[in-house]
Order: sequence, then structure tokens, then C-alpha cells
Amino acid sequence: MRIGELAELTGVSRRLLRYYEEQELIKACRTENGYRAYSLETADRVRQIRGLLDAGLSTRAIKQLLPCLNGSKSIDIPWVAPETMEMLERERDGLTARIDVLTRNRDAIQSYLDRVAG
Amino acid sequence: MRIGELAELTGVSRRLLRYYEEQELIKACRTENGYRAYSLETADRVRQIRGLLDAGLSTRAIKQLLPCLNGSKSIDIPWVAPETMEMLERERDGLTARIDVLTRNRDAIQSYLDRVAG
DNA sequence: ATTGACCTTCACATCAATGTGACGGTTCAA
DNA sequence: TTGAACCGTCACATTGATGTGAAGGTCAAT
Repeated sequence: MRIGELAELTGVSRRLLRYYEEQELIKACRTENGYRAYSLETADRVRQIRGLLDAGLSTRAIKQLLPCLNGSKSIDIPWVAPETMEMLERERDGLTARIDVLTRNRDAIQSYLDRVAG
Repeated sequence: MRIGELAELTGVSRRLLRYYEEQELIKACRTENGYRAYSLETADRVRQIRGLLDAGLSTRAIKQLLPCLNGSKSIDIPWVAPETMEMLERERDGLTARIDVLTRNRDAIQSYLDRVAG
């Protein structure tokens, strides 16, 4: 599929799709005429990227995370560098911290709403 | 306390403390000579703001949320505009969506780590 | 009285994520 | 063959969160 269709499908502008490619979050083949060609799974990947961006992650962080999150299916994980593991642990802890802050604040909103409505 | 002390206490630069004031996230009185004077609780508030910013919220969203999150203690909630309630419900749902995305991805990292280490 | 450590405002710089639009090529249908 | 609807690159603009630093006021200690 070409970039316009992918943009339509995902709700992400062409400009941003090119940007994500530049940031190495997605890949695109090229047809003879130079047009980008995307596989269907790219749409899912773009949606995943949007979710993470909307959740406050940077493209840089996302770039680090995505390979691990998607390589899930492939069972061949023969060897992972210790630094990579440490990076992932740091990212995991960072996400956990974010989750905790957001959860606390969401619960505070909820209890405020409860008190007001009750 | 003055701005330098607050910055020291919270690890947030003077520049940003002024910025947060400009964005109406915190308030400061002024002493005769024009210096900002902060109450002690401001430090907690600043830490809360940092948490939310680090978790990916904008100052604009934080400005909307903070009054509700802190007015918690005061039991006098005589009347809340329906639009305010709706705004809070939207914010709550937004936070929940963020939390879900982050949780899914953290769990994916964790299971990757488990698989690699196992 | 001077110096150093504060403070003020203001303005300009930067970075990431995003928009907008110019200029030009490709393809397809009328 | 021409025009619409795509595509490409490139560059400049904007917004939000931040840094940096200039020019000047205040204050306390020397």
C-alpha cells in the first residue's frame, strides 16, 4: 500500500509517516518510481507507535522498545547483550513509574467525581 | 521560601518554576523587594507537577486537573458545573487509556525479559 | 563602599513533534 | 494530451518544555 492509504488507514498524516520512517520506527520499500510501499502490518505498527507517543513516550524510546515488543513472536532469542537487558529494565521501570503517577491521579479524579456525585 | 530554595528542594530549575507560575500551575507571593515567596506546600505541588509532566501530561492538562486533586481535603464541594464534571470524566478516561497502553507495553517488555533470562 | 550571592525581567536558542506549502515527477482516465 | 490525484524532497513555521545569558535591583558580610 502507498503512503496515502496508510495515512487514511491509521489517521496519521503523510508527513508524520515520513518522519517516523526517518526516525527508524517504520520501514518502507520503494517501487520503481520511487513511491513508498508499505506492508499491511505496518498499519498495526503505526497504531502501536501512536499509542506510545500519545502515552508520552519519545520516538527515541519507542525505537528502542519496538524491536523487543514485536520480536515476541519469533522464538529465536539466542543471545541478548547485557546492556540491552539493562536498558529494557530501565525502560520497564520508567514505564512503571509513569503508570503509578497516572494511576494515582486518575484515582484521585475518580474519588473527586464520586464525592461530588454522591 | 525564595525561588532558589524551592529549586534546590525540588530539583526543578528557577526558569521552570517561573514558567509554571506563568502557566498558572503554582502561585507565588511577592516580598516588598519583588522577590517571589513560596509556601512550603508549594514544594509538594511542584513534585506533583513534575510527576505528571514526566508521565506525559501537558501543563494545560495539569492546570485543569490540579484544583480537583488538591481540593480533595476541603469537604466543601457545594456545586460543580456539569461541564467540569464532563471534563474530568474525559481526563480520567484519557488517563486510563494512557495507563492501558503503558501497562501493555511494560508487560510486553517484562515477558521479553522473562523469556530471555529464562 | 564594595563584593558576591541572591533576585528580577526579557529575549533569544534548542529540541521534538507536527503542519504547510513549494516545486517537480508519475499515473491514469477523459 | 491534458488535468486530477497521487507521489517525492526540501525547507520553513509553530508549539511546548526547557536552557542560557544579559542587564539590572537587593542585601548581607566584609
